[in-house]
Amino acid sequence: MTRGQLARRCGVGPETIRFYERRGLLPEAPRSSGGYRRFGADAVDRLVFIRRAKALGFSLPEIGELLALHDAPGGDRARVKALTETKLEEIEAKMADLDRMRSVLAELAEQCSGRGPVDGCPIIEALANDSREPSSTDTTRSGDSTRHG
Amino acid sequence: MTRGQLARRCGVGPETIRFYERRGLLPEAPRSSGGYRRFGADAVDRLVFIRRAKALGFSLPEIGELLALHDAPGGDRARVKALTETKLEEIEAKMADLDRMRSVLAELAEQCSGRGPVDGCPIIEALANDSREPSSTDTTRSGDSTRHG
DNA sequence: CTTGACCTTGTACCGAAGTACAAGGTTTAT
DNA sequence: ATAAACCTTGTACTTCGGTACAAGGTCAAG
Repeated sequence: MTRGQLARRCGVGPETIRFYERRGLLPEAPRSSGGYRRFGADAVDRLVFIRRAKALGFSLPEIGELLALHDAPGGDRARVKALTETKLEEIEAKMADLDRMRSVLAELAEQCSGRGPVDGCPIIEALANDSREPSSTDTTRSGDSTRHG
Repeated sequence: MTRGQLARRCGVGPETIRFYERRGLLPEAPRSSGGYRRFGADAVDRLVFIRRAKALGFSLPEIGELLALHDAPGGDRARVKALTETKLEEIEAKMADLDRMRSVLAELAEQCSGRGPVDGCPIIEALANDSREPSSTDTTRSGDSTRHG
């Protein structure tokens, strides 16, 4: 198989294969006399592995480690589980973030009629500085706490 | 206020202010005789707006549009609501993706003892091409396996 | 009037995961 | 023998939201 044939078979672009090779996810393929890469069925397996791991949210470096573990005869299964659980926690954290956004956006969308001018729109009002309250004191006078952070 | 003072007050880096200015989110500030940008309270308001919109998942171009709507006297409130609802749908779609990953990862983590060698690890087996078995076609005895595509 | 903290500009870089392109070489089919 | 379709390499570009310089200018305090 040439690079393009492998790419078509695995549903990726041909350049992606070169990219994965550079990243160390695919081994350097043997070459034809003219310098063409020649791939076998094992390359298909490896690309399928990468695609599945990507679909579970693993990054390319993480996939590299999973592949290395897969390649190792007696590697440490605990490491595989640790990678999986870490990814699970990352995803749960992301979902929690998104859920916070979701609930605020849903509430704002509900509050907004969607009719009329922007002036008075509850969404814009929620974003704009609502602490524009009558507090007489100007901002320049209050403690200029030069907080270094 | 100078750039650094504004940055400190709003909890962003000074370079971020220049970056937002280049992106058109902050207007070009008036300059001192020596060329220093001079910001007023309106710049704080605008940065607060940007921060809040970012926290809801809006991209900088989207925030630019929200700011433009905020600035417009009689702009179209429907556009604000449309942006909000589109963002809400994007977030729900992302959450659904993450939830699919989450459920697969949770199941794999549960199936994996985390003890022993990688060989035989159900996580790695789920990622590897399981159609590599040369002999008998289907020896798996777990009757049902085609769940949720 | 010097010090030092801050400011100005332009430009390059980060990570993530590729994608695009140019200039040339190979393979295959006719 | 030649053209098309593919391959090779290196390099630059993409999106996103900034961050990091370097070389020089300004401003406030002492």
